[in-house]
Amino acid sequence: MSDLLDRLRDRGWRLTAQRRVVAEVLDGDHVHYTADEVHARAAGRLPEIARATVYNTLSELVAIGEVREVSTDGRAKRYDPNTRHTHQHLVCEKCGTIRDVHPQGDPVAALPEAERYGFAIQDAVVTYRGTCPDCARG
Amino acid sequence: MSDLLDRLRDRGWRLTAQRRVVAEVLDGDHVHYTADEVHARAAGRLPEIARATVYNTLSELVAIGEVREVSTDGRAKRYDPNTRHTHQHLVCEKCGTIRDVHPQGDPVAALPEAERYGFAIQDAVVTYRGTCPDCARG
DNA sequence: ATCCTACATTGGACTAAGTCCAAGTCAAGA
DNA sequence: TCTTGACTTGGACTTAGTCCAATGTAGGAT
Repeated sequence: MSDLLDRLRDRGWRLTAQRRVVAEVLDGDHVHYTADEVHARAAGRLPEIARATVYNTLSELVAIGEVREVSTDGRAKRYDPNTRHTHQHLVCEKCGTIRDVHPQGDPVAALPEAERYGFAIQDAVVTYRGTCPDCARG
Repeated sequence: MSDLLDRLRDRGWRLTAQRRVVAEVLDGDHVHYTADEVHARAAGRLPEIARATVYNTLSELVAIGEVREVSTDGRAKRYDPNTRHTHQHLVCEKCGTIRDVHPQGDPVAALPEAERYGFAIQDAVVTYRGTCPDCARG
C-alpha cells in the first residue's frame, strides 16, 4: 500500500489525509467497491470526507492507471485496485460477488480480421457470468 | 419484424400501438439504442408515448429474451435486438460506435477449472475496445 | 519555524438514468 | 358492444454521478 502512496508522491500528488484513506480502503485482493462503498469505508476513518472528494480521487487514480473502473451490471461502477496483473472478472448473477480470474490465451486473437471493421483494437474485457457456490446452495 | 410481433402475440401480449412502435424501432442490424434513443424514435411515430412505457416494454422484451441489454460504458444501457445469433461487441472508445462481432472459439473454455471458484458459469460477455477507422482518421 | 499560494476539499445544487404508482385508457374475448 | 384486466400515462421519486464557489491546507520558499 505504501508503495502506492510512494508512486502518487512521485507523480507530484499532494498527500492529503483524504487521499491516504481512499488509497487504504482500496488495498487488498478481490476488492471491487462502488464509489459509495469506498466513501462509507473512508468515512469510518475520516468522518468528514466528502463524497465529491472520493469521486475526484477515484477518477484521478483511474486516470493514472492505478485503479481500473469496472461496470459489470449497468449499476454503480466498481473500482478495482489490481492493475499489476491483467485479469478478467467472474460475477455472480444473484448476489453480485466478483472474483478476479485469469483466462488462458488472448481473447483479442479470437477475433478474425474480417470481424474487425478496420478498428485498431486495444484490448478485450471479458466478464464471466454464473452462480456462486453460496447462491447455488441457497 | 412482424415475426417479432407474432412471437409477442403468441406469448399472450396485448398488441398496443406503443409496443408496436418500440418493436419497430428495434428492427435492424447493429442496432444498439439507449432507452432515451428508443423513446425519441418511437415518439417520432407516436408522439404521446411515455418514457415509462418504453422502459416497461424494453424490460419485458429483455425478460422474454427478445432483446439483450448491453452496458458497455457505465452510462445508459443499450438494447440489442439481435438475440438469434450469439455475438459479442466491438466498441469505439472515442465515439461509442458499436458493432456486432463473432469471435472464434468459446471464451468460457479459456477459464481453467482452478479459476472458477466453484461457480456454475453460464456465459461470457466479451467487449473488444478500440478505435474505429473514422476516429483514427480524425 | 512561518508564511504563501496553488492545489485540494467541502457541501449543496444540479443532471442523467431509471423506477414507482395511482388514475385513466383500451385490446380483445364473451 | 360490453366488460375487464392488462396497459399506459405523467409526475414524483431514487440512485449515481458531476459541478462549482467558498474554504482549507501541504509543502516549497524564506
